[in-house]
Amino acid sequence: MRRGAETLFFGSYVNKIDAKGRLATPALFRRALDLERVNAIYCIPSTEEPCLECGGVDYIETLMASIAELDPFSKERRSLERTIAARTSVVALDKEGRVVLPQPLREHARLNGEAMFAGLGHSFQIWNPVEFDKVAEEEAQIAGAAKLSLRNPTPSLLPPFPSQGDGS
Amino acid sequence: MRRGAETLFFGSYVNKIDAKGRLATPALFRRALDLERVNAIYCIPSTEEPCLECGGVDYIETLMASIAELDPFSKERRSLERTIAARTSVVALDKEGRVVLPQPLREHARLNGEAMFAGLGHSFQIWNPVEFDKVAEEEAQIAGAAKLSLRNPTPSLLPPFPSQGDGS
DNA sequence: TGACCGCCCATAAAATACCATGCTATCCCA
DNA sequence: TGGGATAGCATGGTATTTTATGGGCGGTCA
Repeated sequence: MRRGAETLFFGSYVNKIDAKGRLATPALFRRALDLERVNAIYCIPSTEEPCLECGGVDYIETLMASIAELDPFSKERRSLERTIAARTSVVALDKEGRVVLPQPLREHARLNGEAMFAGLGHSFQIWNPVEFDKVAEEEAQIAGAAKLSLRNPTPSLLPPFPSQGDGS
Repeated sequence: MRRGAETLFFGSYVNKIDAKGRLATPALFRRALDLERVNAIYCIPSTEEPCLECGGVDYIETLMASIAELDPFSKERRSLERTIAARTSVVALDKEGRVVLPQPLREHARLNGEAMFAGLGHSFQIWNPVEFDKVAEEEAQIAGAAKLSLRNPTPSLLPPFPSQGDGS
């Protein structure tokens, strides 16, 4: 079931985490999720950064399908199954589209007062905005170099990196 | 009967084993199990690790079906039947969703005060949390390397993209 | 008789559903 | 064009349910 770009995750948004740990999913992301099928997002703590790799049900299915293609008895496959499936949290949305992230996930992403959703196309990440800004600078440099290798470079691609959309 | 990610086992949970040896199955796992059909989980002691390979009725059915595809008179089939079928325990759930693991299984997984359920997608494992932590570290390293061979690499390997189109 | 098993019920905490509010951006019609 | 109505969204609080965990009691089998 391939889907078009209208269902991808774009943009970045900063929302508050209330006293009960609830966090509103950005409205545009909710539309990109297939909530009819599964009213939840799937979160995996990143192995490399203090953030959460997230997506809808087709994101996790694609991931599991990739693993399923590996040799069923290989060490690699078993390790991937455990580090992906066992570390994945299925987080349900309430009627208002909010999630409550489990404690271990909040710790991994070092979340306190607010959280940032960063769109990645077919998936998205959740960051502590402060941590995100720390890596944003070097990221911009990498991206600046990468754009030279694009097939159709756009004129003023990649402005310096203010995290925006937070509507504060 | 192929089913989607909504019926898979994700995440890991640590629950206590009470004085009577009872152990609560995580609620999310109970939903993934087809308990209407068979009110039990099927447990096989792992041949490689101190843990139990577990799943619902369709897990064991899939396993037996793949054995049945082998040559009925081959040595492989007979030994598989013996090592799988004979070693499998069918453990019923009580009204609150708890199981009482037979003594040999508890010994194999070295369980005492508490047990950890680790989701593996179509099945799950039961570990002593301490033992699991021992293997988790090297596990993550193997998985980190194996990730590179996936058809769709996880997004953390790709740089986050600048925020745009957020309607500002 | 005593260990064990299947059943019942109790409870505290945590997760979830339900309802309410204020703000912003959008639309519509004069 | 401007201003009032409107709809969507982030956010806050309260009520209800679920869940993990504890214990009791009668039957069964060695």
